Amino acid sequence: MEPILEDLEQAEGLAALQSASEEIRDHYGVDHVVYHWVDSAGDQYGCGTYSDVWRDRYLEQNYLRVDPVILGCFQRFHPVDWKRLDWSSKPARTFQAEAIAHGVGNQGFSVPIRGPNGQFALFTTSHSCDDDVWAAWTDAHRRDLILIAHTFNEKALEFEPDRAPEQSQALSPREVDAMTFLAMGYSRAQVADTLSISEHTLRVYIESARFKLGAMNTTHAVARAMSRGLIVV
Amino acid sequence: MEPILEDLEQAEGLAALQSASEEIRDHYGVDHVVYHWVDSAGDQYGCGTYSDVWRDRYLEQNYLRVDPVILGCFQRFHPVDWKRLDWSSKPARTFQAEAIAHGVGNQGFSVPIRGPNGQFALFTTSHSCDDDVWAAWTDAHRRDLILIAHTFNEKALEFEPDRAPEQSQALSPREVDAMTFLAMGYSRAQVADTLSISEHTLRVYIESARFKLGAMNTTHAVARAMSRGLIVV
DNA sequence: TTTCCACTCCCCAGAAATAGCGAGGCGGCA
DNA sequence: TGCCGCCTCGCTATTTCTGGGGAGTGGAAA
Repeated sequence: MEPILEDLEQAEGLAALQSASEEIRDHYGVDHVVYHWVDSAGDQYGCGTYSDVWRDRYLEQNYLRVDPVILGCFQRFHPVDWKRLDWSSKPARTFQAEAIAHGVGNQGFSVPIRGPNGQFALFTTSHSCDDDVWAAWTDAHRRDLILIAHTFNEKALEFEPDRAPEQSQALSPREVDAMTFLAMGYSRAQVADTLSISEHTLRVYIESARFKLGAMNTTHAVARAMSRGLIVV
Repeated sequence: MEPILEDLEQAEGLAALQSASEEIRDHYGVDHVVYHWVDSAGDQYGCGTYSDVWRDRYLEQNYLRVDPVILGCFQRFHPVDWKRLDWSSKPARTFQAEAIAHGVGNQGFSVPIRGPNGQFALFTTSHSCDDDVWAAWTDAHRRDLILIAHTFNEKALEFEPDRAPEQSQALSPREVDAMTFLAMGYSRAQVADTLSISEHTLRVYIESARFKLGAMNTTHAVARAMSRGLIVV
């Protein structure tokens, strides 16, 4: 796997990542290799070997909110085999049927990746084969896939500087306190009481946090603070 | 490195992680190997080969908020050499001097790791040597260190069940819609408009989502929906 | 030294969210 | 068939949040 990873590490530009994903697919002999980025705005960047038809369909139908791979990986740290996800809901099953019809493959293995400011991405390989073959393949290449996922994300962050670091202003300690207690369900009065400050003062923090986070209201500010990893609840 | 990683993968219990860190230190011939977990509430868990004196000092002084390794890695995705961090501030330099006095070593390499719900951890190796030797060493073992960091965190999450995703009642599709748009900063009127329903109806969804999530208000409900991965924002 | 930022406190009016009550139709499941 | 969950709509009153103003401290950086 060495030369494959070297190629990826030396990729320059988004087009190079696209061709790297194709190289990886061919190298490992799987049907598909996909890296994609899930953003707080629902914006997405991705590259990989899925057909254009399927990718457009996915975006158009907003499958982001249905896809068990996304929903499942979002709650995990471990790389996960698609078999271990929850495909039981009805929308999930129709999604699955459609995905397979579009040649995605019946097997899959996804590595969740998280960066600063709540960045979340997925590196996925998928294939059509039976369970034993797939289990053997994932077992053999699990470590490679983690490293490739890591490198993909490194590259994606490198080429998309506006999205990644430093872009979001840090919150002051008091603002973090305020956001944290609000996320825990406290009312403004309760938060002010907990922090032993006046409610007026608290409001200044909330306003300034809202401003820094570019949020339209308190709920929005808390959501952004969470998704950017600025507060932990 | 294979057997080292195998050992780590098969570690059972926190004590095993501790001895794994010592094995890794000896295997790579560095001064220290440390994995630790950083939480908004403070250090929750850590293991490694730093002296007890230094560890206690670190906690007691709350160096978490000073340590350039923590502060720098929190903004990054890439593994980072300590030389590339910002040691310029006065508190950082006194911290550095003290760390070296405690045998931490003048060189270091840290891998940031992120899990679900804003979990953040660091895997660090440190050593005493000159720049060239250290650069050669990190170059040679960078990939190993990423995999070890990954495995350490996997294990730590495994042994900390309170951090594991709790089972929660699913939201209905309309409730998910409502929570999602609220998390995006829409007001109730805007959400109702977007979903083409009356604001009264929307309110019913919000209330029922609040009830299902055991939340005290809308902000709380959105925060819980996010941290449980019920909505993707 | 000045300038900046974080932190603290205050008032007011209008907008928004919440709490409580109610109603009916549709579809799945036992 | 009856129950249950989901979706849809209505009312009133109260509480809470938001958006404008304003002022003063202290510490850290330039």
